[in-house]
Amino acid sequence: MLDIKFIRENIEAIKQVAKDKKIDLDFDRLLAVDKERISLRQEVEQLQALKNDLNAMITKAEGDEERKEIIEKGKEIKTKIEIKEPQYKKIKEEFDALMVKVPNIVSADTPVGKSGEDNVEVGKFGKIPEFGFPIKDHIQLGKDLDILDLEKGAKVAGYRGYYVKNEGVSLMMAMMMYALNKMIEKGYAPMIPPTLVKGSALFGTGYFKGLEYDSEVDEVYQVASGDKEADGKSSKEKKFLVGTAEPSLLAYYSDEVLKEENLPLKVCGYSQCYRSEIGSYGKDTRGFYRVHEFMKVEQVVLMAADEEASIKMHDDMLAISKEIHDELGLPYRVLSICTADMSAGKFRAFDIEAWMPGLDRWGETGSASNFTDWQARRLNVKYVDKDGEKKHVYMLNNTVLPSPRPFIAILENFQQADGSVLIPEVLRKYMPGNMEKISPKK
RNA sequence: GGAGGGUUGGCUGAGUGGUCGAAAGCGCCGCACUCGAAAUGCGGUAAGGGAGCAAUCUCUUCGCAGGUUCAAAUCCUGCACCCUCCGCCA
Repeated sequence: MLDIKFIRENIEAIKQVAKDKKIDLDFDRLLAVDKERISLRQEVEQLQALKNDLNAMITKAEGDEERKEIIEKGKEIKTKIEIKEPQYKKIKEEFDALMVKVPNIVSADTPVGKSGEDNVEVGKFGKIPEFGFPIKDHIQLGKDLDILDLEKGAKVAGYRGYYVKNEGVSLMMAMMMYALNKMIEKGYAPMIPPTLVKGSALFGTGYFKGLEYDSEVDEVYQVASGDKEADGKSSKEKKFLVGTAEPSLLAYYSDEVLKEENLPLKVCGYSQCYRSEIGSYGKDTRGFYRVHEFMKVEQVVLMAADEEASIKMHDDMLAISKEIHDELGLPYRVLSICTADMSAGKFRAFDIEAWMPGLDRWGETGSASNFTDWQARRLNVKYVDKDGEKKHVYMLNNTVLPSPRPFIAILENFQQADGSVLIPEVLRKYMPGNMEKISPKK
């Protein structure tokens, strides 16, 4: 969400951003509704002021006659308010619904593009391995090593379900522990956040495109039945499964006013993530690449409202992802995300993609985003600056390490001629017996 | 599954229909006293929105949403959340 004043003053620029982000929004209607909203509110407030005056007069009224007269007058005004107020509320609702769809502006270095094809590669790192033997993809490796069972996953969990087994479990948990410790060493406070949350956390971070959950467009699972509350009755409030720790970590601070000297706040979260993949029918239907649930370590930062500093912070966060890919020994590239591939709230975004030899392509293993104050307005998170002024914080987030895709990259990049897979050195200390490789079962 | 208590300003907490945006204390800010500080004394101090250069004026808000009433922190209904006890369970 943006400030309405900012929208009024920069309407042409915002119209252009919306076009670039492929967001269809009637800005002329928004401005018209804004005007009407203001005039109706003023009318209502004037009537309320009048009513308040009369109420105060009643207590001082002398005699029943005077009282009666004032009460009559008050009723008259109340009737007027009862006509105007619903008009105001209706226009306010329309205003709010339009406001939440207004996209954030983008950074000067964000490429303008028509689709994901126009994302710009800004760096390529590591060496794509050359194999002197016929290679397998992660599906085959998972089977041969007996560490990944997609058939049983589909049997029990349905489409995109999976079981990780045996050394695969150790490897995956080692990845998570490595990522978590890395972040703690970098000064991020670790959290295990809730993954079953109220709608407000998802609205506030922009995972609902409108004011309410819309199962047609929002890639989020809603839990069908309410849970039992302390009084034994079923909760009527809807609950959702988060697709990343980001909403839970950021909503932790919702409705709070932070102190500037405590900023930036750096937090990382380990959580299970659930994605309905509603917009990706038929995409990546095979394998472990696109699944409905996985584990992930995520990082978020809340900082003072300073665009330049936020760009630097964003780069620093991305640098952590690069360091992790370097340390894992995965070849990767970094993409600057173009407008068309960017969600409404983002100011600047990068994806990191690891090379996956078995799939013979790059695969997204992380995404770093700077939302400036777009999320903070929705979540109502502010801070008091040095001059005592309240401002919305800037919020940034970045993938530290998700469980499935780097797992694929590790299997496919580090497979050996004998069918085994070498464990990246940095992970070995988290493996049972400091295991160095996973060997085929037969 | 059962029984009860609660949600008020930065915090503690009083307030059961108008004099309440709200006592008192703590905290914080200013001033006095002091060489300085502590202690003490005096004064100020909720948030959000709107109009105005400003002084200031004004609207909304006592968990949230409705309702009753000329008038609601206070009465009624629904919802959310927190807590205590018993039972069951990981």
